[in-house]
Amino acid sequence: MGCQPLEKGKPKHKKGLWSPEEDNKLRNHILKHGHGCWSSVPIKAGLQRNGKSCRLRWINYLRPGLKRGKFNKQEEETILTLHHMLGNKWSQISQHLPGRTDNEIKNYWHSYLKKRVAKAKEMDSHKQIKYASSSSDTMDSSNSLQKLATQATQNCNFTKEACQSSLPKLLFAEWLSLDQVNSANSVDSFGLRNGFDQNSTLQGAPIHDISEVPFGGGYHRCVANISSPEMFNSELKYANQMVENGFIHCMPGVDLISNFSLSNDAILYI
DNA sequence: AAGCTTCCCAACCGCTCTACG
DNA sequence: GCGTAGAGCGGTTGGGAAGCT
Repeated sequence: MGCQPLEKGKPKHKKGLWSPEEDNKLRNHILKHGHGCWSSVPIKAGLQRNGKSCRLRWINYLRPGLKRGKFNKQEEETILTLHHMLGNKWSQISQHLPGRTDNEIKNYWHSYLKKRVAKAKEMDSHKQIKYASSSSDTMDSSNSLQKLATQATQNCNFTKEACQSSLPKLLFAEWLSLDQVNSANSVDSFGLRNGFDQNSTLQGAPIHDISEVPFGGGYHRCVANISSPEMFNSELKYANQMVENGFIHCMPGVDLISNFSLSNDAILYI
């Protein structure tokens, strides 16, 4: 894989919570050089962690564009719908929730949504016993979920297989500041006109994480380890052109599902 | 205030998949 | 085809914060 076996010496790897200093080292290193081979990152960055730990820390916490804080209603519904269709495929689910990590979604599911669904199912079974012969309009949340999932499937050929094989994996908002993205109505209003958030780390961010841009039904690995602001700007301009040229332009969550069609070539989260 | 319990979330672990020699 | 190593994914755990008694 082109990586040097740098961990042969089996150095003692630090475990546990990351200190702000470690975060800085890792962030600075990746923003400057990209991650390349993860196993070499801790050594090059001067960290006593293993590559796996660095990767996880970057993906789940340090990566630009991560949305933190509570899940909103729409995100919740998206998770429930996708979980209903895909099961515990957290990484696939996270691809439809820009700014959210699989770990975050998984945690949210285990700590909250799972209970909610269980409760709904329980209520459903009670109702079924009580109103065994009643009409279908007495639908509780678990039924409505099912309905939502079915609708999504019907509306846009959103089958399990389609999810796994054909959905565009990469969404520009992965590396855009999502607070800005969510508040903006267009790519233009987001960054091209107003400039970037000076506090964000986006300017120098490597863009390899977002390198899958679908084209003509397939994926096209367009950039790798690009860290120059010029390139970043050109990517945004490109995104803008895509919107202007009629690529789909939709919101995360339910809107994604209702606007999505497998016959389209690209999806752009704005 | 102190002790206990519950919940949340960051991080670890182990497994599978994939690329490469 | 086989072995090896890295990447990625999902399950699980442990520590700390919050809430309760």
